[in-house]
Amino acid sequence: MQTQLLNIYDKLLKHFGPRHWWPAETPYEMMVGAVLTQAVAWRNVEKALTNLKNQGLLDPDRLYRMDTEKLEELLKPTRYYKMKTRKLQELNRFIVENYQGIPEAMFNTVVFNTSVFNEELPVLRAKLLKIYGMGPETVDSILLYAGGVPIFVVDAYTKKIFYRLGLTPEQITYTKLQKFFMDHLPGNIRLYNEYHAQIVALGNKICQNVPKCIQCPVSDCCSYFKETNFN
DNA sequence: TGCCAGGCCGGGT
DNA sequence: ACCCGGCATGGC
Repeated sequence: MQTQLLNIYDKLLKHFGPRHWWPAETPYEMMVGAVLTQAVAWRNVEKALTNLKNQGLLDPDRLYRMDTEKLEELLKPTRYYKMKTRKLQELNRFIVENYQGIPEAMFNTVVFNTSVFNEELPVLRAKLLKIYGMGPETVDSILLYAGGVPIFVVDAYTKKIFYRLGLTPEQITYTKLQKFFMDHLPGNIRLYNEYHAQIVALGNKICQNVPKCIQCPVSDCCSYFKETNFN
């Protein structure tokens, strides 16, 4: 299975090239993006991030003092913008009130000496999951892409694609699918980083528009796609 | 035109 | 443990 997963990864990487994820200049921008991108196309998130940058609000302390209604206006392009505003505010509050507004400080306690991270990691993950609007994908994205923690990020594309490849059940929980990857892949930050980025690249290409699925780098995926008349 | 994006919450069974 | 409606913009 490990060979198969790495083979798929190699095909994707060769086809799409390195994705250079996460597309953010700072860990804080990354975290903000992770919240804003929930169930919305990234191009919409970019608009909101630009709005925040223009207002100098990609700063925990500045955002902390920002008026809610004005923030909602800036986040409108991200669809469910009122909920997104609250989610961002609550994540930001967590950082400001617990880590002096220094996002990187969150990870100080989970820093590992070699490839082993200590028991503080699940503690931090649980704390993040308790924050309003922080679900497993958002939290794991933050841990991997902002914190450099080797944890595999699962999303809707992962579920669809690996089901179509015949490797996982159609109905599978986030936790189980994550375990599937982490059980069969080496715990390597760079691999987890790039693999998820590649899955999204493939998902963006084939998961919405079946007729365009012509030169899918994972051939089995394409054939399965057509046979099942998915979507 | 209509369809649907890189989820998550809360209330139901 | 699942299931499902609600959230509510903008691009193709």
